[in-house]
Amino acid sequence: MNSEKKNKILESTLEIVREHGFHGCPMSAVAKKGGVAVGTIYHYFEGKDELIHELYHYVVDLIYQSALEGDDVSKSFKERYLDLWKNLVQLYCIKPAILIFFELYNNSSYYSSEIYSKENKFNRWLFDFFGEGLASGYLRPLNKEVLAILVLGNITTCAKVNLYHVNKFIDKEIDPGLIANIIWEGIKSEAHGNGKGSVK
Amino acid sequence: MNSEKKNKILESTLEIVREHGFHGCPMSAVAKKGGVAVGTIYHYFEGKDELIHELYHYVVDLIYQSALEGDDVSKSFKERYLDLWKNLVQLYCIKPAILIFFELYNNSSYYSSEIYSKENKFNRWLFDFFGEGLASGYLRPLNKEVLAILVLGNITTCAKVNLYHVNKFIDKEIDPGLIANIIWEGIKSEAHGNGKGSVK
Amino acid sequence: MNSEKKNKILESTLEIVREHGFHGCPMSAVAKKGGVAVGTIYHYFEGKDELIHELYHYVVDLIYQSALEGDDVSKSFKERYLDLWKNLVQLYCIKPAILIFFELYNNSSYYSSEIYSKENKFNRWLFDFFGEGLASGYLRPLNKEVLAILVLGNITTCAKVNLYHVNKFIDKEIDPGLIANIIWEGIKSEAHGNGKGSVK
Amino acid sequence: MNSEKKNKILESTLEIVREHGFHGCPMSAVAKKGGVAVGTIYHYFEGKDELIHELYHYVVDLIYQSALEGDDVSKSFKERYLDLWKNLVQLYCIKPAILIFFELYNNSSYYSSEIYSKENKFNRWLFDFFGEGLASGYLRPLNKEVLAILVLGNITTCAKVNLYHVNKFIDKEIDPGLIANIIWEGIKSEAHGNGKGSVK
DNA sequence: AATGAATGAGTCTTCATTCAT
DNA sequence: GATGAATGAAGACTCATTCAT
Repeated sequence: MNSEKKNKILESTLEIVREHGFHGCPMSAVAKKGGVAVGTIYHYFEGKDELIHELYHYVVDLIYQSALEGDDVSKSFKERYLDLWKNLVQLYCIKPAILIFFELYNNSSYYSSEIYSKENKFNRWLFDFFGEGLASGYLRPLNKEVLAILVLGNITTCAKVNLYHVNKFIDKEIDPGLIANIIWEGIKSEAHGNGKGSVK
Repeated sequence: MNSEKKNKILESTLEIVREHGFHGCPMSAVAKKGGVAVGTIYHYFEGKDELIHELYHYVVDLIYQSALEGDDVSKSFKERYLDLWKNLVQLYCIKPAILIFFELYNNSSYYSSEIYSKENKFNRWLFDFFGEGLASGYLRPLNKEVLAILVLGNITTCAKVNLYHVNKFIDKEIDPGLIANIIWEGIKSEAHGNGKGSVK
Repeated sequence: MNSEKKNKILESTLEIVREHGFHGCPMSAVAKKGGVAVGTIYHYFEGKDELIHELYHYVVDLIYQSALEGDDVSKSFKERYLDLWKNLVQLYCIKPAILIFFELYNNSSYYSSEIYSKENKFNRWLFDFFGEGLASGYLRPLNKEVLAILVLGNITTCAKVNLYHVNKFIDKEIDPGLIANIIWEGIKSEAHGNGKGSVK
Repeated sequence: MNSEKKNKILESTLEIVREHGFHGCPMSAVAKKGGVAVGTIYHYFEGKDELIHELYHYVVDLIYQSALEGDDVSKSFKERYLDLWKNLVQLYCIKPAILIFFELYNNSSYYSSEIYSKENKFNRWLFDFFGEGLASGYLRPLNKEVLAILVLGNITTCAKVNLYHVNKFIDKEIDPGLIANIIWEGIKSEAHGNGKGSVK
């Protein structure tokens, strides 16, 4: 169903958008990079709008897979939280196109009536994850959306600095683990004390 | 120097970019909204690239002014921090075009070899502000860039959620002050803390 | 020889041309409406040009059949003339695509060096018909082409008005029989006339 | 208001449509023939649709002017009628593009909600002209629309034959005056007898 | 015979930029 | 300084045609 060519088109678009933004991403360039003819794109997508829109869901899936696969439910909640943090920062750093695409998409006219927080797989998963943390008392009784803002916002920002100041994290001047921990301290429940959360 | 017309052109551009992104911001539209002729824009700016570039510094200035004017050096550092937080979130919410412009600019081909963190007035001011906090012991001994990531990243994210979920903050479901405080707890020095929420 | 599919292709083309003109009649649409694959069309026709060209002769045949079947040689010449008039106007009204196709075809680049008046079955038949009328003295000694101009031109125009002003003929405000008769008065020989409306 | 360039664009379009139909009339060709840049067309017309639509009214005006200028109200009605006939056939023969454009326009999707008979200057004038003929008793009491069908239909057809069989009228094999007269005999009132209408 | 994915030349349209007034 | 008509390169999209299956 998702043919070889369709995926190549999506990946090409993602890469070009990352390099040049939506303006600077002509269909001709997508075709060239994807190794297909321009007309072929129109077999798989109704037009540029649909292409971008499908790319959004394609990218959400990548994030979802990354979060899901890196999650070990046998670990403590804090460990799971730090794994999530690590996985996403890593994903964003390996494939910065994802990060950039999201920002552009959200601020573009492509993003319109789409429901932001609930309408995608990853957000659903993330809310469930927070739900568990809240239910089991590992997290402060904060609104899930607040939690999402704090965590995702910081993951995003962290990855961005890493991208713009390429060597900083590698030089260990800035420790991403530190930042993750700071947020953890802010959102963890005091009830569980020192944060070395007992294994669930 | 900054004539009436030049400002109108900049404001028009900002507004159109906010509504339609860089694609969707033709010079003709800028001219129309600004009440000038297309040719006039080329009297004030060499071309679209320069217009966008000058707009960047114009917007940075707005943020700088907002931070400077809202800052009362006679207050405690925590209060100055919370004021900064409040002022910027407020500015972003009143003039969301600023927020959107930055994200688009950073990910576009307009932003290229520009030096990100040091090259603008506001960043210089912010680093000085953090410098004071560090020197006086109100802040943990963190890298200034880490502090900037934490604070600006959260301010940005907080404002964005406010924009996309218009009524949430109004409903007080999500309290921006709460978020600001969490970050404060993370970055404040324990020496001045009240003991609650100590960071491990 | 004229397979089921070939006919479906021709009829689909006719209908689409009628609705959208030659531009607006892509092979893909023909295929879809005809319930065949695009490639199939190229089994029956060398290309679009040939398809259109064959459609022309297909349509001429429809007119020819209509004229032939409605003709009763035992009737008087005037009656045969009025039957022809009635049959063609009726055909054009039932299947307006024929009328539209002809006009578009004649003015398009598809119609080029094709010989207009002699090169099709119907014209041959019509000239024979006029020949009889002339030989038997029922018609004025006019050039057959002049006769064709008068008769076909009026039939066409009459049908068109009927199509564009849908309810007029139904309301009997405009009587097609009246128009046919006027032309008849103009072309009939006085020798057979009843005296009324004699031509000077 | 109707700039030099706008007229050149309209004339170029008319000529190309005549030669190749609506398909086969790309904007690039219009620009080339008109001696303007493609973009210039879009200064004067919103798009191809508007260009074609304005061309329709441009052409109607040509016909209207021709009819109006050739009309001498001091002549007898029959003479005025024959003048109209002559003028229009002549116009169509000198500028066949007009004739072809109308047929294509009426059968195209460009012609849509436009009201056919009443909505243009020429038709209004023609109805007034017939109105005079009816009021003064020179014409049979026929519906004005019927009169228009007869007269315009025959003028059109007559001009078309002349175009497709270029040398016929010149050779006088077919006499356009003859055809005009035949229609006149059909529509004139018998009350005025021999048709040598008394001078008004 | 029949299919429909793939192609790419050709269309319409936009828009940054220029320049005569 | 200011204007906006004019330009034409570049972009989105269409569609006749081919060809492997």
